[in-house]
Amino acid sequence: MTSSSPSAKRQHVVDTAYALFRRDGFHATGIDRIIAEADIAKMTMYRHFPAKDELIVAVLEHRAARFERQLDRLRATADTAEAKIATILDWHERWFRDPDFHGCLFAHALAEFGDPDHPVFKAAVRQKNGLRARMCSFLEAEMPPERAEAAAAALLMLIEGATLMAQMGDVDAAVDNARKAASAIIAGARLPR
Amino acid sequence: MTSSSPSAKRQHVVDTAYALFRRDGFHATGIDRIIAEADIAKMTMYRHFPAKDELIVAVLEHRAARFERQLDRLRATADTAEAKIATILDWHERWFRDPDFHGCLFAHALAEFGDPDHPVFKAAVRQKNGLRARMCSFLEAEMPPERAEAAAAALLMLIEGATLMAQMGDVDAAVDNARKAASAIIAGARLPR
DNA sequence: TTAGATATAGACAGACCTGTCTCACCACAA
DNA sequence: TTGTGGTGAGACAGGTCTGTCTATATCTAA
Repeated sequence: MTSSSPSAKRQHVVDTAYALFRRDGFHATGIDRIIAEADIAKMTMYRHFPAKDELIVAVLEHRAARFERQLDRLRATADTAEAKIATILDWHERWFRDPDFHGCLFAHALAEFGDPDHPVFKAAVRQKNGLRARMCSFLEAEMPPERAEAAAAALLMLIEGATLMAQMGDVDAAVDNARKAASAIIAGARLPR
Repeated sequence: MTSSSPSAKRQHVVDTAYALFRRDGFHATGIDRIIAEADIAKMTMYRHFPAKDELIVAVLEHRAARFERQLDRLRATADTAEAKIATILDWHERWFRDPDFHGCLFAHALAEFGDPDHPVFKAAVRQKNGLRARMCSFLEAEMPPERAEAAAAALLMLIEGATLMAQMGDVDAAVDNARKAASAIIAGARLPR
């Protein structure tokens, strides 16, 4: 409990590690590289994060929290469910068009840590379920819960697929067709069965 | 040019590497592990694949060819576009339910090799575009090319997202909602604008 | 000023990584 | 018997990996 903030260094490590993980992946980024880039001592890093896995989880949780904050702020700017979903897609389009876009870090984490019991895997799943739950809550205001859940799952899949397609280089097709398909999914969910 | 077949050993290496890559990832699987599991000499491996990257590309291409063969066989068993898409979704459901399912190796390759110029990245993109092109050709029989392309892109995104969701453990939701959303997408593509 | 926490540099261990190289082996031909 | 050419086993080089440890330096608060 000294110093300016309780964990300024810690946050600096998280930010640096995030930039490297995003660019090069988790396994391909060594601890030595992180401490060199962050310009800290190795022991400082190991005091805050006793193992690399814990650093990875911390990075993912920090990014997930940030994402959810942005999402909740966007939600307030639109009123209908369709408009809220549209703002989420707009957000994704801006992300895809960022010159530093490298795909979804959480999806990459799932790819590199395939064991469902691994803390990194679980952290990535938590983020995806957070997004799904948020979309579901939008939709529940305008349709029965069962329909809302199904539509939210479909929209989540669509967004994940669009992120992959954007990473493959086809941003325009990903965005345009994701928007069209999202409309079709929401329209389909409203239809009487 | 001795021995029985021109590349029995080579194929054995590819098969062994595939099993390991699938389970543990590309970077996390070492050459030593592959040659131990395949029970071959290191030089045999390096004669066929001068570098690890080339082995990875060979594995991806072998699996892509196999996938496309299965897809083309399935295509013959259905007549309408919607039925053909349905058989593709059925194929994916069987895949998801395989106890050895670990997600899409091509998506994992994109995650681990983020450089668009990297041969591994390109090999993964080729597979995705192959699937998209096949679905597009089904749809073109029943709608204008522009609509078919958009619908194929949306279906590809949906399938990729469903694969991710299945990897996260939610196979039932992934399959059910992907089928519903696929119907909505195809129906939407048929609608007059 | 002094105590205590926090950060520093960097050596070190032990394992693993990719990729190269040597040498023994073995089948077969002359 | 001797030669030849493909294959095997595995030592080796040089680098990187994670994680530990020591000894020194800096900063804050009492």
